[in-house]
Amino acid sequence: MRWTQTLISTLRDAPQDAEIPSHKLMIRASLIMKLGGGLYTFLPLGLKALRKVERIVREEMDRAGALEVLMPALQPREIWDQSGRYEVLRDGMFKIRDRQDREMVLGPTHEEVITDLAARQINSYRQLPKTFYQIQTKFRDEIRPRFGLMRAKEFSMKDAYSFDVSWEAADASYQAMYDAYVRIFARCGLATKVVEADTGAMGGNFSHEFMVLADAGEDGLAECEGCTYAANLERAERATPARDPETTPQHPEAVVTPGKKTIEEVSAFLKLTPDRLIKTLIYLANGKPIAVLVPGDRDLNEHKLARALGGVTLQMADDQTIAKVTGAPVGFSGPVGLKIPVYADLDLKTPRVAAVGANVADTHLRNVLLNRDASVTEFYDLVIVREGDACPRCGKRLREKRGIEVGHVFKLGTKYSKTFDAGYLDADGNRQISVMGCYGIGVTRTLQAIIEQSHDANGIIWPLSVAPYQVCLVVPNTQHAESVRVAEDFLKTLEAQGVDVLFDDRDERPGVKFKDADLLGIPIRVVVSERSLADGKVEIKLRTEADKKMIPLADAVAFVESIIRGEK
RNA sequence: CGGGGCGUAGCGCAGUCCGGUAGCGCGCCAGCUUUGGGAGCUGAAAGUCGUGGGUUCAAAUCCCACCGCCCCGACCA
Repeated sequence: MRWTQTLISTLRDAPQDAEIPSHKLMIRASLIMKLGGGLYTFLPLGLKALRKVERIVREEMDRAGALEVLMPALQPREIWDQSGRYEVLRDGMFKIRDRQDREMVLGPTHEEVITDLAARQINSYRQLPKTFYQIQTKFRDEIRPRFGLMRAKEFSMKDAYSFDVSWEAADASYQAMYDAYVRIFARCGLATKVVEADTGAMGGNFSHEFMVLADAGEDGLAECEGCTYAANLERAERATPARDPETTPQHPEAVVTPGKKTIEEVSAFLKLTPDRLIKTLIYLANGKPIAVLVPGDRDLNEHKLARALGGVTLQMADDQTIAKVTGAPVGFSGPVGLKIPVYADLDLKTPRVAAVGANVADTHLRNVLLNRDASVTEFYDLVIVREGDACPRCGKRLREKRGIEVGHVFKLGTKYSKTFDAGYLDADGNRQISVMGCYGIGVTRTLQAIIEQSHDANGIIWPLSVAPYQVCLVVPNTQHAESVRVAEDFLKTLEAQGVDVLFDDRDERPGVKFKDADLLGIPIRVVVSERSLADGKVEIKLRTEADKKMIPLADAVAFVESIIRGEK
């Protein structure tokens, strides 16, 4: 391809609305263009790279035995009512009506549709196991789209769904997808970290996320310095901290703390460090008030709380509810004398002298011992894990990192197969329910994650496998006819070999061309110039390396091909 | 939805406080020179100053409302 025939308009400056490196580079390198918040057009260069990621995904899905299908993005509301997720996802979905006033949604995911497919198409255990996948545009009404393709309203996703005769069999399907994911991301040149994850609104009981470690990542994760434990912060657990039990002969003493509501305010006022306070939060669990206690210097992890209480729906209590159950305004809640269930973090199980809200306006209690002065319904690990906490597996230190979630594999179980009656007849003629798994890869997000993980001050550094072009052919001076002639020859030969070549045939100064080549990040740069031709050579430079090699004209094509085959 | 910021030519920005002929750099177009790391000169094109209303002799600038975009938070598969 000739530069002058395709459409590549590079930008010297990044638009003001791009924040992170990958986003800026995608715009500057002319890969994508914004239409509106969370909506992007793929320009020719960006689309070429996207197609390469898709091809890798397809090849590995096919290799893993998954079957490609294509389901409608436009779906009737009814199947979402049937699964009950119309209510669960609600505002997260784009909803539209057709001219008959029938309600439709633009699919944010396809569990409902695929399970309906399986229910109709699969009748016998002989047809199982089956894994289906598709690469398709998803729509989600994101509260806050951001960072270009990282969180968009419309994006490309590879979703796969497995159906098995049993839980044991489902494990094998899960593992096959897990292994395929490892290969896919490796082939994309991505270093990923697999973490245990929360299943959220998807349901199911077990899942792993594939994370690309990056400061710009939206997810926090914890990894152990000593063992392989790693988990999304939404799920990460910690070993109960060891500490000596405390006691005091003193009894709870009311202290007037006018207007001191937050931990910081109370801590400063009482001259106690935050860990000497106990934070009392009032929640509604499935609509019923409960109190949750965590050390004053820690934050509650709502996901863990919801799971500990058997998957309840949590909601922070409103001011009226708090006043009703504690007898005091917000900011002065405490566990002493509460008549509602009280759940406390494990760290609080070991008695310690602390200050708490008094359930009286402008008043706190100090010298409180939880085990003596209050009653706790149950202790669980409830706080958000942070750097330095102890690993739940081996007790060593946990480290905090940030990551971009590019893939997620779930063991779903029978949640959807039950509601859609996706089952089969077993060998004995008995009706059984299929066990499902579901597996997603954010394809457009993966593309951007590659750039986020592989760039430098000059631009993108594409891995060969996903680079829009493998070779960038540069003629520094297009006035030099011989250079152009040799380059044209080169272009023809390489393209005939199936190599993706971008020939920079613009009448630009050399500096412009080199800067652009670096910005675009094409892995192999071949320069044909009057200078190199004088020695009968061309110059070959890899984007990943600083040095260039001078290769005799006659060997150049073979040299490039050997690089592409991974031999150089 | 809460907090903050921004909206002026394709991109980056100045001008807004203090009302008075809409500017700069890059890019784009034409010509000449130049040709190994974002060239020089000359000339040209390009702007409903986010939208609507108001105040005023006069509004990019002051007032009101709305829209869009970005960041933080809440939320999230």
